[in-house]
Amino acid sequence: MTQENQTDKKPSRIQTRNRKMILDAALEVFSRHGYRGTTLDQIAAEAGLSKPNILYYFDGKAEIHVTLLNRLMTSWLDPLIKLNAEGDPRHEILSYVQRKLDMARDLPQESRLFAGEILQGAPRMSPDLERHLKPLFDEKCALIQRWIDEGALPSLNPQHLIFSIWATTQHYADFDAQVRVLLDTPDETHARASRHLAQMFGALLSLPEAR
Amino acid sequence: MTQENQTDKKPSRIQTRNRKMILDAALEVFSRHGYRGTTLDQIAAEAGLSKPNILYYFDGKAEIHVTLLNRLMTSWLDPLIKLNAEGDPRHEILSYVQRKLDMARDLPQESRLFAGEILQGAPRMSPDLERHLKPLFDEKCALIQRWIDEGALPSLNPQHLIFSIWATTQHYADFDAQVRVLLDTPDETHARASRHLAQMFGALLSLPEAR
DNA sequence: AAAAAATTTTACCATTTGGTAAATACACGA
DNA sequence: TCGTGTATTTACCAAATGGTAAAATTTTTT
Repeated sequence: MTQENQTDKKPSRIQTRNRKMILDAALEVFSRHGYRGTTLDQIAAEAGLSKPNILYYFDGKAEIHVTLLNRLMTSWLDPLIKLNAEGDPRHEILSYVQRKLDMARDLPQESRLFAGEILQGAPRMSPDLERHLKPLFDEKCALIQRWIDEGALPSLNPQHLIFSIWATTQHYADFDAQVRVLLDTPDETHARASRHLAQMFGALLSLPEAR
Repeated sequence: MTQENQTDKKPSRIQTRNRKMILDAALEVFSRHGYRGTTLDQIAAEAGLSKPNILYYFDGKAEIHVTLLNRLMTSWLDPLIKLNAEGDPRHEILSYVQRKLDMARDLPQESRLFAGEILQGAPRMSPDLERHLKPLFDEKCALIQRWIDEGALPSLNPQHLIFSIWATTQHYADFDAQVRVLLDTPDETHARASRHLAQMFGALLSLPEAR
Protein backbone atom coordinates (compact mmCIF):
# COMPACT_ATOMS: atom_id res chain seq x y z
CA MET A 1 0.00 0.00 0.00
CA THR A 2 1.30 3.46 -0.81
CA GLN A 3 1.45 6.18 1.78
CA GLU A 4 -0.01 9.33 0.37
CA ASN A 5 -0.90 11.18 3.51
CA GLN A 6 1.22 13.63 5.42
CA THR A 7 0.08 11.76 8.49
CA ASP A 8 2.88 9.30 7.72
CA LYS A 9 6.31 10.03 9.07
CA LYS A 10 8.87 11.72 6.86
CA PRO A 11 8.33 12.56 3.19
CA SER A 12 11.32 11.64 1.07
CA ARG A 13 13.19 14.23 -1.00
CA ILE A 14 11.57 12.87 -4.12
CA GLN A 15 8.18 13.02 -2.52
CA THR A 16 8.48 16.65 -1.47
CA ARG A 17 9.75 17.64 -4.87
CA ASN A 18 7.04 15.83 -6.81
CA ARG A 19 4.19 16.93 -4.61
CA LYS A 20 5.33 20.49 -5.12
CA MET A 21 5.58 20.05 -8.88
CA ILE A 22 2.10 18.59 -8.97
CA LEU A 23 0.59 21.35 -6.86
CA ASP A 24 2.28 24.05 -8.92
CA ALA A 25 1.04 22.46 -12.12
CA ALA A 26 -2.43 21.98 -10.72
CA LEU A 27 -2.60 25.59 -9.57
CA GLU A 28 -1.74 26.73 -13.04
CA VAL A 29 -4.35 24.54 -14.70
CA PHE A 30 -7.14 24.83 -12.13
CA SER A 31 -6.82 28.62 -12.05
CA ARG A 32 -7.15 28.81 -15.81
CA HIS A 33 -9.88 26.24 -16.42
CA GLY A 34 -11.70 25.72 -13.15
CA TYR A 35 -12.23 22.41 -11.40
CA ARG A 36 -14.33 20.58 -13.96
CA GLY A 37 -12.45 22.17 -16.83
CA THR A 38 -9.21 20.66 -15.63
CA THR A 39 -8.16 17.09 -16.48
CA LEU A 40 -5.60 14.97 -14.73
CA ASP A 41 -3.81 14.63 -18.05
CA GLN A 42 -3.41 18.39 -18.23
CA ILE A 43 -1.97 18.50 -14.74
CA ALA A 44 0.28 15.56 -15.56
CA ALA A 45 1.56 17.20 -18.72
CA GLU A 46 2.17 20.50 -16.94
CA ALA A 47 3.98 18.72 -14.13
CA GLY A 48 5.98 16.52 -16.46
CA LEU A 49 4.72 13.34 -14.83
CA SER A 50 2.43 10.55 -15.91
CA LYS A 51 -1.18 10.45 -14.79
CA PRO A 52 -0.87 7.30 -12.67
CA ASN A 53 2.22 8.77 -11.12
CA ILE A 54 0.20 11.76 -10.00
CA LEU A 55 -2.35 9.44 -8.47
CA TYR A 56 0.48 7.88 -6.55
CA TYR A 57 0.94 11.14 -4.69
CA PHE A 58 -2.67 12.26 -4.40
CA ASP A 59 -5.79 10.21 -3.90
CA GLY A 60 -7.55 11.93 -6.76
CA LYS A 61 -8.36 15.11 -8.55
CA ALA A 62 -10.53 16.35 -5.71
CA GLU A 63 -7.76 15.95 -3.15
CA ILE A 64 -5.38 18.02 -5.23
CA HIS A 65 -7.97 20.74 -5.52
CA VAL A 66 -8.76 20.75 -1.82
CA THR A 67 -5.07 20.82 -0.94
CA LEU A 68 -4.62 23.91 -3.08
CA LEU A 69 -7.64 25.57 -1.57
CA ASN A 70 -6.41 24.97 1.96
CA ARG A 71 -2.93 26.24 1.16
CA LEU A 72 -4.56 29.27 -0.42
CA MET A 73 -6.54 30.28 2.64
CA THR A 74 -3.38 31.05 4.59
CA SER A 75 -1.84 33.47 2.13
CA TRP A 76 -5.28 34.88 1.57
CA LEU A 77 -5.87 35.89 5.15
CA ASP A 78 -2.35 37.13 5.75
CA PRO A 79 -2.70 40.74 4.50
CA LEU A 80 -5.85 41.25 6.54
CA ILE A 81 -4.25 39.79 9.67
CA LYS A 82 -1.59 42.48 9.40
CA LEU A 83 -4.19 45.23 9.79
CA ASN A 84 -2.84 46.62 13.02
CA ALA A 85 -5.08 47.94 15.77
CA GLU A 86 -2.20 50.02 17.14
CA GLY A 87 -1.37 51.82 13.91
CA ASP A 88 -2.87 54.95 12.38
CA PRO A 89 -6.30 53.97 11.04
CA ARG A 90 -6.07 55.70 7.66
CA HIS A 91 -2.56 54.47 7.07
CA GLU A 92 -3.43 50.94 8.14
CA ILE A 93 -6.32 50.67 5.73
CA LEU A 94 -4.49 52.27 2.82
CA SER A 95 -1.57 49.92 3.42
CA TYR A 96 -3.95 47.01 3.38
CA VAL A 97 -5.25 48.14 0.00
CA GLN A 98 -1.72 48.19 -1.35
CA ARG A 99 -0.88 44.78 0.09
CA LYS A 100 -3.97 43.34 -1.54
CA LEU A 101 -3.16 44.97 -4.84
CA ASP A 102 0.37 43.64 -4.73
CA MET A 103 -1.04 40.20 -4.07
CA ALA A 104 -3.25 40.41 -7.12
CA ARG A 105 -0.14 41.16 -9.15
CA ASP A 106 2.15 38.61 -7.53
CA LEU A 107 -0.27 35.72 -7.06
CA PRO A 108 -2.81 36.01 -9.87
CA GLN A 109 -3.26 32.26 -10.10
CA GLU A 110 -4.22 32.01 -6.46
CA SER A 111 -6.61 34.90 -6.91
CA ARG A 112 -8.30 33.26 -9.86
CA LEU A 113 -8.49 29.91 -8.14
CA PHE A 114 -10.23 31.55 -5.23
CA ALA A 115 -12.52 33.57 -7.47
CA GLY A 116 -13.52 30.50 -9.44
CA GLU A 117 -14.33 28.60 -6.30
CA ILE A 118 -16.48 31.41 -4.89
CA LEU A 119 -18.13 32.01 -8.25
CA GLN A 120 -19.39 28.45 -8.24
CA GLY A 121 -20.85 28.80 -4.80
CA ALA A 122 -17.73 27.77 -2.84
CA PRO A 123 -18.77 24.08 -2.85
CA ARG A 124 -15.47 22.86 -1.42
CA MET A 125 -14.54 25.93 0.55
CA SER A 126 -17.46 27.20 2.56
CA PRO A 127 -16.38 25.34 5.73
CA ASP A 128 -13.03 27.11 5.48
CA LEU A 129 -14.72 30.43 4.91
CA GLU A 130 -16.85 29.95 8.01
CA ARG A 131 -14.01 28.74 10.16
CA HIS A 132 -11.18 31.03 9.16
CA LEU A 133 -12.34 33.97 7.10
CA LYS A 134 -15.50 34.85 8.98
CA PRO A 135 -13.93 35.27 12.45
CA LEU A 136 -11.11 37.37 11.04
CA PHE A 137 -13.53 39.44 9.01
CA ASP A 138 -15.72 40.08 12.04
CA GLU A 139 -12.73 41.01 14.16
CA LYS A 140 -11.40 43.52 11.65
CA CYS A 141 -14.83 45.00 11.06
CA ALA A 142 -15.12 45.54 14.79
CA LEU A 143 -11.72 47.20 14.80
CA ILE A 144 -12.71 49.59 12.02
CA GLN A 145 -15.97 50.31 13.80
CA ARG A 146 -14.00 51.17 16.92
CA TRP A 147 -11.86 53.59 14.95
CA ILE A 148 -15.02 55.20 13.64
CA ASP A 149 -16.54 55.46 17.09
CA GLU A 150 -13.35 57.08 18.34
CA GLY A 151 -13.65 59.66 15.59
CA ALA A 152 -10.46 58.53 13.90
CA LEU A 153 -12.38 57.66 10.72
CA PRO A 154 -15.50 59.09 9.12
CA SER A 155 -18.71 57.17 9.52
CA LEU A 156 -18.78 54.33 7.02
CA ASN A 157 -19.77 50.69 6.71
CA PRO A 158 -16.76 48.54 7.64
CA GLN A 159 -18.09 45.40 6.00
CA HIS A 160 -18.78 47.00 2.67
CA LEU A 161 -15.53 48.92 2.84
CA ILE A 162 -13.66 45.64 3.03
CA PHE A 163 -15.74 44.23 0.18
CA SER A 164 -14.79 47.23 -1.91
CA ILE A 165 -11.14 46.72 -1.16
CA TRP A 166 -11.31 43.07 -2.10
CA ALA A 167 -13.31 43.74 -5.23
CA THR A 168 -11.18 46.55 -6.61
CA THR A 169 -7.85 44.89 -5.98
CA GLN A 170 -8.70 41.36 -7.05
CA HIS A 171 -10.30 42.75 -10.17
CA TYR A 172 -6.85 43.22 -11.68
CA ALA A 173 -6.08 39.52 -11.35
CA ASP A 174 -9.50 37.99 -11.91
CA PHE A 175 -10.56 40.18 -14.83
CA ASP A 176 -7.08 40.43 -16.25
CA ALA A 177 -8.28 39.28 -19.67
CA GLN A 178 -10.69 42.20 -19.82
CA VAL A 179 -8.24 44.70 -18.42
CA ARG A 180 -5.71 43.71 -21.06
CA VAL A 181 -8.22 44.23 -23.84
CA LEU A 182 -9.20 47.67 -22.58
CA LEU A 183 -5.85 49.17 -21.58
CA ASP A 184 -3.10 49.94 -24.07
CA THR A 185 -0.21 50.15 -21.64
CA PRO A 186 -0.09 46.91 -19.67
CA ASP A 187 3.19 47.71 -17.93
CA GLU A 188 1.73 50.81 -16.31
CA THR A 189 -1.44 49.13 -15.09
CA HIS A 190 -0.22 48.29 -11.63
CA ALA A 191 1.21 51.71 -10.87
CA ARG A 192 -1.90 53.48 -12.13
CA ALA A 193 -4.21 51.17 -10.26
CA SER A 194 -2.19 51.78 -7.14
CA ARG A 195 -2.51 55.57 -7.47
CA HIS A 196 -6.19 55.37 -8.30
CA LEU A 197 -7.05 53.15 -5.35
CA ALA A 198 -4.96 55.30 -2.99
CA GLN A 199 -6.88 58.32 -4.22
CA MET A 200 -10.28 56.67 -4.00
CA PHE A 201 -9.96 55.08 -0.58
CA GLY A 202 -8.00 58.10 0.61
CA ALA A 203 -10.93 60.31 -0.31
CA LEU A 204 -13.39 58.03 1.44
CA LEU A 205 -11.35 57.83 4.63
CA SER A 206 -10.69 61.57 4.74
CA LEU A 207 -14.32 62.55 4.37
CA PRO A 208 -15.25 65.29 6.84
CA GLU A 209 -17.64 63.94 9.46
CA ALA A 210 -21.25 64.47 8.46
CA ARG A 211 -23.37 66.39 10.99
CA MET B 1 -32.50 18.21 -42.58
CA THR B 2 -33.50 20.29 -39.62
CA GLN B 3 -33.34 24.04 -39.67
CA GLU B 4 -31.67 25.29 -36.56
CA ASN B 5 -30.52 28.69 -37.63
CA GLN B 6 -32.36 31.93 -37.30
CA THR B 7 -31.25 32.57 -40.87
CA ASP B 8 -34.25 30.48 -41.90
CA LYS B 9 -37.54 32.25 -42.33
CA LYS B 10 -40.06 32.13 -39.51
CA PRO B 11 -39.55 30.33 -36.22
CA SER B 12 -42.69 28.48 -35.13
CA ARG B 13 -44.35 29.19 -31.80
CA ILE B 14 -42.97 25.94 -30.43
CA GLN B 15 -39.54 26.83 -31.67
CA THR B 16 -39.48 30.24 -30.00
CA ARG B 17 -40.74 28.77 -26.78
CA ASN B 18 -38.25 25.92 -26.65
CA ARG B 19 -35.26 27.98 -27.67
CA LYS B 20 -36.08 30.32 -24.84
CA MET B 21 -36.50 27.47 -22.35
CA ILE B 22 -33.15 26.06 -23.40
CA LEU B 23 -31.35 29.37 -23.13
CA ASP B 24 -32.87 30.08 -19.73
CA ALA B 25 -31.87 26.65 -18.50
CA ALA B 26 -28.41 26.95 -19.98
CA LEU B 27 -27.89 30.35 -18.38
CA GLU B 28 -28.75 28.88 -15.02
CA VAL B 29 -26.41 25.93 -15.39
CA PHE B 30 -23.51 27.65 -17.17
CA SER B 31 -23.52 30.48 -14.63
CA ARG B 32 -23.31 28.03 -11.76
CA HIS B 33 -20.81 25.51 -13.14
CA GLY B 34 -18.94 27.22 -15.96
CA TYR B 35 -18.62 25.97 -19.52
CA ARG B 36 -16.76 22.72 -18.95
CA GLY B 37 -18.60 22.07 -15.73
CA THR B 38 -21.93 22.05 -17.53
CA THR B 39 -23.29 18.99 -19.29
CA LEU B 40 -25.96 18.85 -21.94
CA ASP B 41 -27.88 16.49 -19.68
CA GLN B 42 -27.97 19.12 -16.96
CA ILE B 43 -29.28 21.71 -19.38
CA ALA B 44 -31.79 19.21 -20.70
CA ALA B 45 -33.01 18.36 -17.21
CA GLU B 46 -33.29 22.02 -16.26
CA ALA B 47 -35.16 22.79 -19.45
CA GLY B 48 -37.40 19.76 -19.15
CA LEU B 49 -36.38 18.46 -22.55
CA SER B 50 -34.36 15.50 -23.76
CA LYS B 51 -30.76 15.89 -24.79
CA PRO B 52 -31.28 15.05 -28.47
CA ASN B 53 -34.19 17.43 -28.46
CA ILE B 54 -31.89 20.21 -27.35
CA LEU B 55 -29.51 19.35 -30.14
CA TYR B 56 -32.42 19.73 -32.49
CA TYR B 57 -32.54 23.42 -31.63
CA PHE B 58 -28.83 24.14 -31.22
CA ASP B 59 -25.88 22.72 -33.11
CA GLY B 60 -24.07 21.88 -29.90
CA LYS B 61 -23.03 22.92 -26.45
CA ALA B 62 -20.66 25.55 -27.77
CA GLU B 63 -23.38 27.23 -29.82
CA ILE B 64 -25.63 27.54 -26.79
CA HIS B 65 -22.83 29.11 -24.82
CA VAL B 66 -21.92 31.54 -27.54
CA THR B 67 -25.56 32.51 -28.03
CA LEU B 68 -25.81 33.35 -24.34
CA LEU B 69 -22.59 35.32 -24.42
CA ASN B 70 -23.74 37.38 -27.37
CA ARG B 71 -27.13 38.07 -25.80
CA LEU B 72 -25.30 39.06 -22.66
CA MET B 73 -23.14 41.70 -24.26
CA THR B 74 -26.14 43.86 -25.06
CA SER B 75 -27.54 44.10 -21.56
CA TRP B 76 -24.01 44.44 -20.32
CA LEU B 77 -23.21 47.56 -22.29
CA ASP B 78 -26.57 49.17 -21.77
CA PRO B 79 -25.95 50.91 -18.40
CA LEU B 80 -22.70 52.40 -19.66
CA ILE B 81 -24.31 53.59 -22.88
CA LYS B 82 -26.72 55.61 -20.80
CA LEU B 83 -23.87 57.64 -19.31
CA ASN B 84 -24.99 60.97 -20.68
CA ALA B 85 -22.54 63.58 -21.89
CA GLU B 86 -25.18 66.29 -21.39
CA GLY B 87 -25.95 65.49 -17.76
CA ASP B 88 -24.26 66.59 -14.58
CA PRO B 89 -20.96 64.66 -14.37
CA ARG B 90 -21.18 63.68 -10.72
CA HIS B 91 -24.80 62.68 -10.98
CA GLU B 92 -24.21 60.75 -14.17
CA ILE B 93 -21.44 58.66 -12.71
CA LEU B 94 -23.21 58.02 -9.42
CA SER B 95 -26.32 56.98 -11.34
CA TYR B 96 -24.20 54.62 -13.37
CA VAL B 97 -22.93 53.04 -10.17
CA GLN B 98 -26.49 52.46 -9.02
CA ARG B 99 -27.56 51.03 -12.36
CA LYS B 100 -24.68 48.60 -12.26
CA LEU B 101 -25.45 47.62 -8.70
CA ASP B 102 -29.09 47.04 -9.55
CA MET B 103 -27.96 44.84 -12.42
CA ALA B 104 -25.85 42.73 -10.09
CA ARG B 105 -28.96 42.18 -8.01
CA ASP B 106 -31.40 41.61 -10.84
CA LEU B 107 -29.22 39.63 -13.25
CA PRO B 108 -26.77 37.70 -11.07
CA GLN B 109 -26.66 34.77 -13.46
CA GLU B 110 -25.60 36.98 -16.32
CA SER B 111 -23.00 38.58 -14.12
CA ARG B 112 -21.55 35.23 -13.13
CA LEU B 113 -21.61 33.93 -16.68
CA PHE B 114 -19.63 36.96 -17.75
CA ALA B 115 -17.25 36.69 -14.81
CA GLY B 116 -16.58 33.03 -15.49
CA GLU B 117 -15.82 33.71 -19.11
CA ILE B 118 -13.39 36.51 -18.31
CA LEU B 119 -11.81 34.52 -15.50
CA GLN B 120 -10.88 31.82 -17.96
CA GLY B 121 -9.27 34.29 -20.31
CA ALA B 122 -12.38 35.14 -22.34
CA PRO B 123 -11.67 32.37 -24.87
CA ARG B 124 -15.01 32.75 -26.62
CA MET B 125 -15.60 36.39 -25.96
CA SER B 126 -12.50 38.42 -26.68
CA PRO B 127 -13.64 39.30 -30.21
CA ASP B 128 -16.83 40.71 -28.73
CA LEU B 129 -14.88 42.62 -26.12
CA GLU B 130 -12.70 44.17 -28.77
CA ARG B 131 -15.56 45.01 -31.11
CA HIS B 132 -18.20 46.24 -28.69
CA LEU B 133 -16.86 46.89 -25.23
CA LYS B 134 -13.56 48.51 -26.12
CA PRO B 135 -14.97 51.31 -28.32
CA LEU B 136 -17.65 52.14 -25.78
CA PHE B 137 -15.12 52.06 -22.97
CA ASP B 138 -12.79 54.39 -24.84
CA GLU B 139 -15.63 56.76 -25.66
CA LYS B 140 -16.80 57.02 -22.08
CA CYS B 141 -13.27 57.38 -20.75
CA ALA B 142 -12.80 60.28 -23.14
CA LEU B 143 -16.04 61.81 -21.91
CA ILE B 144 -14.94 61.59 -18.28
CA GLN B 145 -11.57 63.02 -19.21
CA ARG B 146 -13.34 65.94 -20.87
CA TRP B 147 -15.33 66.54 -17.70
CA ILE B 148 -12.09 66.57 -15.75
CA ASP B 149 -10.44 68.97 -18.17
CA GLU B 150 -13.44 71.27 -17.88
CA GLY B 151 -12.99 71.26 -14.10
CA ALA B 152 -16.34 69.57 -13.53
CA LEU B 153 -14.61 66.63 -11.86
CA PRO B 154 -11.43 66.31 -9.81
CA SER B 155 -8.40 64.88 -11.53
CA LEU B 156 -8.67 61.10 -11.61
CA ASN B 157 -8.00 58.17 -13.87
CA PRO B 158 -11.17 57.48 -15.91
CA GLN B 159 -10.18 53.97 -16.88
CA HIS B 160 -9.48 52.81 -13.37
CA LEU B 161 -12.53 54.63 -12.09
CA ILE B 162 -14.66 52.52 -14.39
CA PHE B 163 -12.82 49.38 -13.32
CA SER B 164 -13.57 50.22 -9.72
CA ILE B 165 -17.24 50.68 -10.49
CA TRP B 166 -17.41 47.37 -12.28
CA ALA B 167 -15.48 45.57 -9.59
CA THR B 168 -17.40 46.86 -6.60
CA THR B 169 -20.85 46.38 -8.08
CA GLN B 170 -20.34 43.00 -9.71
CA HIS B 171 -18.73 41.76 -6.54
CA TYR B 172 -22.17 41.39 -4.98
CA ALA B 173 -23.26 38.98 -7.71
CA ASP B 174 -20.01 37.18 -8.47
CA PHE B 175 -18.86 36.70 -4.88
CA ASP B 176 -22.35 36.22 -3.53
CA ALA B 177 -21.38 32.96 -1.83
CA GLN B 178 -18.71 34.76 0.17
CA VAL B 179 -20.90 37.76 0.93
CA ARG B 180 -23.59 35.48 2.27
CA VAL B 181 -21.14 33.76 4.59
CA LEU B 182 -19.81 37.03 5.97
CA LEU B 183 -22.98 39.09 6.36
CA ASP B 184 -25.74 38.20 8.80
CA THR B 185 -28.51 40.28 7.26
CA PRO B 186 -28.85 39.25 3.62
CA ASP B 187 -31.98 41.30 3.01
CA GLU B 188 -30.21 44.52 3.85
CA THR B 189 -27.16 43.86 1.71
CA HIS B 190 -28.33 45.69 -1.36
CA ALA B 191 -29.41 48.83 0.47
CA ARG B 192 -26.20 48.99 2.48
CA ALA B 193 -24.05 48.36 -0.56
CA SER B 194 -25.91 51.12 -2.34
CA ARG B 195 -25.26 53.62 0.44
CA HIS B 196 -21.64 52.60 0.80
CA LEU B 197 -20.89 52.90 -2.91
CA ALA B 198 -22.68 56.25 -3.13
CA GLN B 199 -20.56 57.45 -0.25
CA MET B 200 -17.30 56.11 -1.63
CA PHE B 201 -17.65 57.29 -5.21
CA GLY B 202 -19.29 60.48 -3.98
CA ALA B 203 -16.21 61.20 -1.90
CA LEU B 204 -13.89 60.49 -4.81
CA LEU B 205 -15.83 62.70 -7.22
CA SER B 206 -16.15 65.55 -4.75
CA LEU B 207 -12.47 65.71 -3.96
CA PRO B 208 -11.22 69.31 -3.94
CA GLU B 209 -8.85 69.85 -6.85
CA ALA B 210 -5.27 69.27 -5.80
CA ARG B 211 -2.90 72.17 -6.53
C1' DA C 1 25.89 -6.21 -3.48
C1' DA C 2 21.51 -7.94 -2.15
C1' DA C 3 17.15 -7.06 -0.20
C1' DA C 4 13.59 -4.02 0.68
C1' DA C 5 11.12 -0.07 -0.12
C1' DA C 6 9.78 3.60 -2.96
C1' DT C 7 8.74 5.28 -7.49
C1' DT C 8 7.28 5.01 -12.27
C1' DT C 9 5.37 2.88 -16.31
C1' DT C 10 2.33 -0.05 -19.05
C1' DA C 11 -1.90 -1.71 -19.98
C1' DC C 12 -6.23 -1.47 -18.80
C1' DC C 13 -11.37 -0.38 -17.27
C1' DA C 14 -15.93 1.85 -16.23
C1' DT C 15 -18.34 5.96 -16.60
C1' DT C 16 -19.46 10.14 -18.46
C1' DT C 17 -20.32 13.02 -22.15
C1' DG C 18 -21.11 15.35 -26.61
C1' DG C 19 -23.23 13.96 -30.40
C1' DT C 20 -25.91 11.08 -34.27
C1' DA C 21 -29.35 8.11 -36.92
C1' DA C 22 -33.48 6.64 -37.52
C1' DA C 23 -37.90 5.65 -36.05
C1' DT C 24 -42.06 7.68 -33.94
C1' DA C 25 -45.43 11.09 -32.46
C1' DC C 26 -47.39 15.46 -33.21
C1' DA C 27 -49.31 19.86 -35.18
C1' DC C 28 -51.69 22.04 -38.54
C1' DG C 29 -53.16 23.77 -43.03
C1' DA C 30 -55.72 22.10 -47.20
C1' DT D 1 -59.22 13.78 -42.13
C1' DC D 2 -55.44 13.30 -44.41
C1' DG D 3 -50.87 14.41 -45.63
C1' DT D 4 -46.72 16.87 -44.84
C1' DG D 5 -43.40 18.97 -42.45
C1' DT D 6 -42.19 19.66 -37.42
C1' DA D 7 -40.91 17.98 -33.09
C1' DT D 8 -39.52 14.23 -29.96
C1' DT D 9 -37.91 9.85 -28.47
C1' DT D 10 -35.19 5.60 -28.60
C1' DA D 11 -31.14 3.44 -29.19
C1' DC D 12 -26.83 4.09 -30.02
C1' DC D 13 -21.53 5.51 -30.58
C1' DA D 14 -16.75 7.31 -30.17
C1' DA D 15 -13.86 9.98 -27.46
C1' DA D 16 -12.48 11.67 -23.14
C1' DT D 17 -11.70 11.08 -18.44
C1' DG D 18 -10.93 9.58 -13.59
C1' DG D 19 -9.07 5.85 -11.82
C1' DT D 20 -6.74 0.90 -10.95
C1' DA D 21 -3.66 -3.35 -11.05
C1' DA D 22 0.39 -5.05 -11.54
C1' DA D 23 4.74 -5.24 -13.64
C1' DA D 24 9.12 -2.84 -14.07
C1' DT D 25 12.42 0.35 -12.54
C1' DT D 26 14.93 3.16 -9.43
C1' DT D 27 16.43 4.46 -4.86
C1' DT D 28 17.62 3.46 -0.26
C1' DT D 29 18.93 0.52 3.44
C1' DT D 30 21.49 -3.17 5.36
